[in-house]
Amino acid sequence: MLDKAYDPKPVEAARLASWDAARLGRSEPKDGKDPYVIVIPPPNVTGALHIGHALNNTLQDAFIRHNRMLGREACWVPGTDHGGIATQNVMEKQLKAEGKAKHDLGRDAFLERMQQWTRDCKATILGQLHRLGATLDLDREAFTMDEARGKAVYHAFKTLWERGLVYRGERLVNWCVRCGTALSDIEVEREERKGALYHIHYPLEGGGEGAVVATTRPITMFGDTAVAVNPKDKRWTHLVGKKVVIPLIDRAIPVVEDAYVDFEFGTGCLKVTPAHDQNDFEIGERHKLPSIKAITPDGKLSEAAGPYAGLSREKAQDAVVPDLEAKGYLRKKEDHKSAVQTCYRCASVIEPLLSLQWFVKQTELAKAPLAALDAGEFKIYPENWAKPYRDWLVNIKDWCVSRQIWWGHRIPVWYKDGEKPVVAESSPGAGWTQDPDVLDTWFSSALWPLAVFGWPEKTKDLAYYYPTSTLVTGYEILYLWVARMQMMGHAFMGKPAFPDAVIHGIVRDKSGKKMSKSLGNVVDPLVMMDKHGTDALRFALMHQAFPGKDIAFDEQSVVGARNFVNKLWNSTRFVLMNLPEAPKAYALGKDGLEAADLWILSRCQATLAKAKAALDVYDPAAAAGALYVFLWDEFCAWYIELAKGRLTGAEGPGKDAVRAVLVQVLSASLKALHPLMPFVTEELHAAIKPYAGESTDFILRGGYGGLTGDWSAPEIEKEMAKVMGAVTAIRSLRAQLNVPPGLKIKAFIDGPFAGALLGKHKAYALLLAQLESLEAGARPPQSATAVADGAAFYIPLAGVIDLGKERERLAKDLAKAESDIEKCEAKLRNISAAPNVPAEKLAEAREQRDSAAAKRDRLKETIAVLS
RNA sequence: GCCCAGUUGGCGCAGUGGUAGCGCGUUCCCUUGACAUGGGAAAGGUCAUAGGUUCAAAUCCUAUACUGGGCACCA
Repeated sequence: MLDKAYDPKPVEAARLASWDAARLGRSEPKDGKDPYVIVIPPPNVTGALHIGHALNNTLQDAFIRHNRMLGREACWVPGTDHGGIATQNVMEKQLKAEGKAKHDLGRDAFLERMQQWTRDCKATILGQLHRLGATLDLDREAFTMDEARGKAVYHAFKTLWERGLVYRGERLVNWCVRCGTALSDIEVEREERKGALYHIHYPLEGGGEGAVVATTRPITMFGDTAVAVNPKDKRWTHLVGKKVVIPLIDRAIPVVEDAYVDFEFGTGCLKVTPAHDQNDFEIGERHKLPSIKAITPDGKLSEAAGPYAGLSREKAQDAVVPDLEAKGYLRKKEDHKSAVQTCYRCASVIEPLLSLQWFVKQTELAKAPLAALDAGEFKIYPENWAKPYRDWLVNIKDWCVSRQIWWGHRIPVWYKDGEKPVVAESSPGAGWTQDPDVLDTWFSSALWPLAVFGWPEKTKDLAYYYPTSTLVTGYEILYLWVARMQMMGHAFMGKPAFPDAVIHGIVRDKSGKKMSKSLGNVVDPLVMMDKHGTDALRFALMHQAFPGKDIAFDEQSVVGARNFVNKLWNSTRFVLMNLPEAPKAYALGKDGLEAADLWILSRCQATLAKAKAALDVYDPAAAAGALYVFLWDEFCAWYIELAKGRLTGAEGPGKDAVRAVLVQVLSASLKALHPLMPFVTEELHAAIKPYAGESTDFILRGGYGGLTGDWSAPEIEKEMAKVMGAVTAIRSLRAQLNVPPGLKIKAFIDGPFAGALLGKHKAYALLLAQLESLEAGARPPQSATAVADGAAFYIPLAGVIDLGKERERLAKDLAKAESDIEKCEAKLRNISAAPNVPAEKLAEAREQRDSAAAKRDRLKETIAVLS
């Protein structure tokens, strides 16, 4: 016998142990069987997983289980990402806490420590995924920086080089002075900040009124190599060709004309700093201006800043502005909002900096993914992300792939004095030194779907599992990762890395704010699992995971899901209580079935189909919702109650028929729910499967099965809707008249549906409405009335009811009925007037109108009798 | 600035052309033998605004407002 309440801990532990022992996640190529493949978005080894990972991985596990149950060879590849800058930052913080810096350790010792950290972190992450019930193929665990992935990275870099798609050049790149490295364009975030626009006078060389430039960053003036004005701007024509002097350092620079300058903005004079601004860089190229670096890679002013050299950007700003003001150069200072670029890893302000970096050409690589998208060979779910994805590929810029950090794949290029650099998968020999920089962590991530299957080797796995099937990730890395995997997939395999990408939302806190450590609103998935169970957490997330939408996470939703799990537990418990102890299979047959049985079978079949269809299109919320409503509201609230009448009766074919329906519906539903809440469904299914005539050891191995036979019965569904409507009407009446729920009462019935309720459905009405008796008859005196679809009920309550109150109640019902009729008639008028409405629509509208009218008439009659 | 989503009862969200639903919350009643992690009942929304299409619009179209996001930006 099951306990009264579900206790997740022991069940989860036992199930995990049995799944592990059976190696349920294991996959191998199988001839003649379709593979279904997901590669995990490898979490960075920066710490433990958060609730967003729980969402991401629950989705994947649901899809994997679903497809495995559909008979595909499901393979879910686990792994972790070395995480480049992000992980190095974590380690630097740790070192700082110990009062050290990475240079104190030196590169080798630092990397050694990183490796140790990585080992610990991987264990934590894999442990959490295991706890979540993730059916990963653990034998395939990969790491973006392990040996096999290293080979793939070097091979890819070399191949791209050989195809002319890799180059080294001095370009203006996004430089994070805190992380001390270049970043690619998409690793930079923009945010609007309040600042000031400074109008600064650059006097004419030799004295006199010169140009007044407007700038948000006065400190870049030390890198100015020109002042530019628009050729059409008459105000400044007199200065063109002359020279002006940069204040404070007295360096003369030319005034040039360039159409880029917007004379509506600021003063119409633009200071040109080619080394620190993309647009200025381009102006510089056009006018062959020199570049002067005013800011060093560590974020300090350079020698070019004269007396300010060595100051940090912030300190320099605080020194330069007052000096300009004191010496009369500052003509004006106005409030100004400007977009500031920040590092996506540390949020510090990005410095555009001219430096020598490695790049991958993108335009060529983007062509195949674009074609695949247009041809429908690659789909994004939900599809509204397809356009941004497309736009990004169309407007793509070259990818800066070198990073000036230590943690990552060393760039596979070797240098030697007097020789050309050599790109190779290993050192060309003695005397050559390898490039000290490492590759962007996303370079190895981009190769993930290939590299996990052994690429560049032509392995059996690669042939069988590539392309993968579905990629599941958040929209924040659509370009950073998804697009690049497609580019690499096409470049090296000639096929998309996956035909489907599922883009899910972010888990936010309950008020919709992003979770962050600083806000203190982060939710730890492990805490949720400990408190409410893993199935509850999974179901709560899946229930709300509408395609592409963010989730406002409230612990209450987990409590709700926990209650649902408990409901399942208890409904199974009830079914088991009504089965003989000695297991015996109950197969579905037509014999002995009543309306309620046919109804629940029809509803069950429809629900299973809906859930399956929803998972097929990556809509777990729709699947979860359909199963939730079916199991709680239809199976538990109505069917089990309806079945009780026969279950308490004598043994016989009728009783066995009910048992068969209970067992089969429950079994099929548990299996349908299994991808979403694997633990409790496995546990409960194991308990009832002997009665369902099933013997497979795990749901995953047995598959869905479903109900045998076709049970669709729309007429029965309509009929049962009337029965339930009648019961609800009586219950409502009882509640309003304060009839104690336990008290059985007599009732009389009238109307077209009375025959059915007095005949085949009588037991249902007696049972669910707590009636002592139900008889045909007109309204007796001193009684209350409940009007349902097709029937009126009269409950004699001699001396108990208040006639005034009863009239009031009925008047309210009548008003509702009148308004219903009005709506129905309006619709009917519309439809009969319209030329192109199908006959069935017309009939349906008539039926609706007639039934509403009948209800009104019955109410009117009753009110007439009462007055 | 361009583009995309969203705007539905107190809160969080479904619903896509035919009389507005769910969860949580609220109110009332109930510990009847699956479950108080439960059962029954009730209150509460003219579906952002203004137009339009249609016999019929929360649902389609157009504008507007607000919110969120993506992209690109004038220093």
